[in-house]
Amino acid sequence: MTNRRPYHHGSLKEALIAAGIEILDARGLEALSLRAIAAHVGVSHTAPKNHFGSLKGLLTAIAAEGFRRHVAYMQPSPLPADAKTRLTSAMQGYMRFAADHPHLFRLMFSPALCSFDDADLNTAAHQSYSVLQQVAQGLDWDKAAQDPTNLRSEVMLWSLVHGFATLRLSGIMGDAPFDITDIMPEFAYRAVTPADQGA
Amino acid sequence: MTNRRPYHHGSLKEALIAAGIEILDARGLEALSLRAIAAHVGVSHTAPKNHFGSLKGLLTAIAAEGFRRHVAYMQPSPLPADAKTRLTSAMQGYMRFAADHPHLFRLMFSPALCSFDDADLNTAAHQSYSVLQQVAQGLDWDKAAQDPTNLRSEVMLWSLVHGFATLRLSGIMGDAPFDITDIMPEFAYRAVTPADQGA
DNA sequence: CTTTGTATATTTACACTGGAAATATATGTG
DNA sequence: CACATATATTTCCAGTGTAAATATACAAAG
Repeated sequence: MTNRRPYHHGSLKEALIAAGIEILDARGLEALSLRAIAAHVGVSHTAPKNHFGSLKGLLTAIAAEGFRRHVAYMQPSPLPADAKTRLTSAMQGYMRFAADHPHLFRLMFSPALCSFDDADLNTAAHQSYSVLQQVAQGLDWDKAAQDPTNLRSEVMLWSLVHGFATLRLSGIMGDAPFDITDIMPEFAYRAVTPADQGA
Repeated sequence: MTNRRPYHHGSLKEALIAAGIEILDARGLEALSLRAIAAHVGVSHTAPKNHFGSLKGLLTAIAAEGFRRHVAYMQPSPLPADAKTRLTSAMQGYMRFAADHPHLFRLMFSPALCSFDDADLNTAAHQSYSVLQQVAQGLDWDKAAQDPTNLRSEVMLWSLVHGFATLRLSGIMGDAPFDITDIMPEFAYRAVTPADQGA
């Protein structure tokens, strides 16, 4: 029937990751225990060890999958033509992911729960980073113009949107209906090259 | 001898908070267990319940003390005269606190560990917020000029510096020697009123 | 000084967590 | 079938936070 079910359970690895994300979205980060994930799949709580080594390994794999979905949020399927729309789309997608999957988002940036030394997580996180990097290349504001690598621009955008998302999720800012574009000053768009603005 | 030692231990409340911060700075957030804090003071692990109700209550009190120290980092004792220096001092102080007390900083913004419903924590966090609010009043960039409350400016500055600090601590950005001023564009200073620039 | 009330701290027990080790089971290969 | 290996379970352990009952020390009143 199924194309491949290599061993006892079948594909426990993917099932555990999916179960982890389901628990995160349904019951939050506090409910995400090794035993809860295993029980959700229907295996013993020591079964994940064969595939992930430890709880941290499993959480790292879940975070990596989170970053892959995060990229999809930032890059709409029909990629906007002009640089300005690509920028706002990426930033708003960043916020929308955090709003839709707050606990997964928190896990993805919790070094105590998942290790960024892992190659899979590292590349997945870097792909999310590179989206902002590409978006930043359409910009050219003050100091960044002096930096050929344009590194400060992407770090600035990343810090701005990540800080905003984190503060919003922490509850420290209340629940005012702010939009990320409200704190994106005009300079962010000002120097978009004319070639990218048209189409 | 001592001016007041009301009961058995003396001032267990303050001692527990101090012990928590010491453990955070010395052994990290993972080592900050209720039993570890109590053992550090020399009491049983159920003693804190009388003063804080639960572990979350104790962590909330520790976070509140963290915010009070955070404010001190952002406001140098001789307050700079000009608005530009006040801005850079506050932002750099924000980063310096995060670098000096990374685990305490993480605790302060972890809604899973401490509750912002607590009045003490809420006021302490708000004081940290109001420092940026006061600093932002010296600025007047593009969109903010249209908003009399000047709310977007402070949220923007807060998001920028908090995102930068959080990403740096998460390890996802590596350990490049970036300074917060590297991602603070000229616009942040540009519209400082001439009256504040002099002295 | 004694009695009483109350705030503080300890003891004990419990449900839960992640991990280690030994065992059992199923798959793949000869 | 026999054998090796990957997978999963069972069992046990140290550790966690919390609740309830108990013990202790302080404060105030007689």
